[in-house]
Amino acid sequence: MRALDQSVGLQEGLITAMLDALESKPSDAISIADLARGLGVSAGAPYRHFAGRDALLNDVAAIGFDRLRARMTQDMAAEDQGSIKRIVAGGMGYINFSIENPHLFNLMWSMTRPRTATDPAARAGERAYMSFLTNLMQTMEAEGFGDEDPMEFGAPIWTMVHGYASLLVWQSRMLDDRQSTLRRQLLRTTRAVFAARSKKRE
Amino acid sequence: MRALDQSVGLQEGLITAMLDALESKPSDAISIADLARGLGVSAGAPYRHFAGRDALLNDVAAIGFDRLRARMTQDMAAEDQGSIKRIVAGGMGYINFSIENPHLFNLMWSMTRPRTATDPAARAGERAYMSFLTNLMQTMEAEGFGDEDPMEFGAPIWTMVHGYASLLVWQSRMLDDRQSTLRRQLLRTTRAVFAARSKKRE
DNA sequence: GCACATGTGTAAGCGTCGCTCACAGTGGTG
DNA sequence: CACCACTGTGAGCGACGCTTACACATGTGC
Repeated sequence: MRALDQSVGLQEGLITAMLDALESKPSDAISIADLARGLGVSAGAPYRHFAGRDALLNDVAAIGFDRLRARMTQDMAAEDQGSIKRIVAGGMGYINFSIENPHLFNLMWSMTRPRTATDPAARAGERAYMSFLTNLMQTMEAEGFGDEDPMEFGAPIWTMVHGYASLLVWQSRMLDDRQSTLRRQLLRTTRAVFAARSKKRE
Repeated sequence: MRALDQSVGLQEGLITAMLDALESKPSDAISIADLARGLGVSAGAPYRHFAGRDALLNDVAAIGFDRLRARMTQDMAAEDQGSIKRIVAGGMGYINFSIENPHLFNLMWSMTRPRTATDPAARAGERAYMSFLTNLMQTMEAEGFGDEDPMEFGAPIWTMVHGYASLLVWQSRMLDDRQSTLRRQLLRTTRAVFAARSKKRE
């Protein structure tokens, strides 16, 4: 917890301090007062830059969604476009992001409830994620789901990946968390879903 | 918020008061002091029955897992044993439970992290859920997965169902939340997973 | 050069919360 | 009847989220 870099604003400082703290503890265990102290600033100062605690958490969650998107994009780039492997790589990126950033991941899904959040600015994170997923679904469409609503087959895969991520963060002992196992199960199921589509088409 | 029924202990009263409150607001928005006031008791009284706030939440989460189990068992009973429909019915029960009890559902997954919870008594909820899932997987085994680790195909289905539940509670607009759509997608994917197994066997 | 507005920090304080502790009443057991 | 475990009280502690009155620094229009 280094002191506030003079050249950077307190707003940015608070966000990065929160991201730092999230690497070792859940968001509930991080107080604004603590962050302010760490930055060598009074407890009231943060409220010059954020409407309240939730506003800061919301901005941080938005960054989380952005990082998740970047991680998936990066992992997918390694595989051939139009391949099932590419989709599975995206899923593995999603899952590994959650394992590597459990507290941030939890924050992302505890903040920004789309329909309950009234403040439109508070929904930046959600929108970033959504637009990415829309893109992903369109990619899947281009990769073989063209004749049907991409969500019809995209939704089961997306929810499965999200379920793996959530339950692995939760640390359920029932799931085998080895990369090889996860990859195999993801690949099998994705293939099966694709096969079901082909079958129906023929 | 009725006052404490004299014939019932404060311990039980606090648990049901918490369950009541969870029907209208998330657990973070419920204070022990508030519950105590509602039961006409001083703010310190609850601590005669619970080691702390988390202990109460943990007990409530355990009840949540129990209710989830009951809900799935009930919904599955309507379908023929050994059928894919039965598995899908269980999944729909899981999903509908989350939609109907969003705050309780969120609490269940924010408490009781298996590997971080050290207090063995604090893990009652997790154990109830786990033993139920184990049972479910064994059922699936009896229903056609006999020749392989039931988790190999059970995990993708379980995580998919959990993903649907989580994302629907989160209220993502990307998911079509109509019962018919959910059922169809669940059924399709479960069938596809089963088909992949048969294929491999032949 | 000066009045002024704007932005950002401080200090003090409010209400609430989780939790503790000394104390008191109550009911059952030897 | 003496004792004791149990359960509730009331006061209080420290922390937190947040607000408000105030100070100061900076840049702008006159």
